[in-house]
Amino acid sequence: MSLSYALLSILNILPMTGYDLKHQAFDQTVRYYWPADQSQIYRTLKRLTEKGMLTATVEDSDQGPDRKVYHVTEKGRQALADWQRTDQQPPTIRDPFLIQMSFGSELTNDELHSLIAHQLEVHRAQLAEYQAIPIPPREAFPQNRWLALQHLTLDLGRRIERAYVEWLQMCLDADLPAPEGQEPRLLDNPDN
Amino acid sequence: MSLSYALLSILNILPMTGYDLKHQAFDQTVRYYWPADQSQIYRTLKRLTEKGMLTATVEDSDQGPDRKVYHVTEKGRQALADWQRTDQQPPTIRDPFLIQMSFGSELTNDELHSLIAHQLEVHRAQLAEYQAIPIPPREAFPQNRWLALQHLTLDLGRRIERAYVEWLQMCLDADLPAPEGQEPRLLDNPDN
DNA sequence: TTTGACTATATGATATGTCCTATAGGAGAG
DNA sequence: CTCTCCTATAGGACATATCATATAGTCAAA
Repeated sequence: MSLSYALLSILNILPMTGYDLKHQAFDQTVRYYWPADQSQIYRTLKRLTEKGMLTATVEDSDQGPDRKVYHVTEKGRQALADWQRTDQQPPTIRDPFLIQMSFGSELTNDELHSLIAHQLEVHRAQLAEYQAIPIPPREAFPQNRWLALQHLTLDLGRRIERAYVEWLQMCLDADLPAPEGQEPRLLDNPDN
Repeated sequence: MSLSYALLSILNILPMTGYDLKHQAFDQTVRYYWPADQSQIYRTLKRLTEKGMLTATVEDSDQGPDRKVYHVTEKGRQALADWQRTDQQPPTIRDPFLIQMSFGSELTNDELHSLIAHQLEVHRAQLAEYQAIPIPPREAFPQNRWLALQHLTLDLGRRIERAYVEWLQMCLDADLPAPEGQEPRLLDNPDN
């Protein structure tokens, strides 16, 4: 669902090919909030075309194979406009590291430490990546609504990653009871 | 993958049925970092049994139908132990609201405001839910390693939701340039 | 001139996740 | 005695996402 509207959103600004969508849009910015595989993009474009949301025009390129440029139809524009005004569900969180943390009481402190340190590295790198995204400062184009929204969107990414980094640092510093403590119990085990 | 190890992790602490896994473990706590559907749990239990990671013992219940209790085998325990020590990828973020924000420059301020207000409501509710999870205070069992890890895990959830709430509040207050500003452009459009 | 890199589209296979429905025992309400 | 709720397991259908591979044109380097 959402991938379709991400594609419609981009193509509504600028008609382009599946290849461009992948390399210019998704790989550069969109992946931070909605990653998508090449094959998934092509298949979704096909489906949206069949549904009458998009039309494709084949243009021959001076360098490389023909380019199939997708344009949003009036029907697609209407469907997009409706979706853009519809409240969305919050994101589903699926973090395998939290399974490890939550059930990691049998690991040694060193083992836990190592897992946490790795996550810290990864999330620091992610934060650094967000900081490095080459987006013009708002002051450069103070009247650009689109740019303002890009900055806001990017700022959430940074806040989330900062939250991870701060939490992971706290976890590293936390001194846990020794592994040979009490028997682990499920939070909701009636015996608890 | 991760769902399998979540199941093994839980069953390694306490053997139980698919029903219990769903209602006692996933619905209560695990869903915050790895939600799972009932049918997915049952199918994964079946697959893990076929792989020799689990064994099932059917016990007749005094009230209700028979209970199929799953136990982790030695092979399963070993596979779990390996996974528990393996570094994990950071979570994939897929937030449809950020598609709306990122490409929402054609919406009116009122329309954007309404979308943001809804997200704020939802994330505030989520934060409140985290605050309300009935987990005994660490001080009550200061030697319980498992409990300490539960608190750490829960704390990340709270931090993330707080980051969302603070960001959304900032978005509400942000004064954006009017919709009739400059033409929207893709960040990585060469013409930019 | 072959090889590799980049542009460009497409499909098969598989994994994962969601929604819905079927089946069935036991308990309590009406 | 039927209806509903809770416990309990299971599978069909579908949607979504990932991984791998095939095809093909253009260009530059070896």
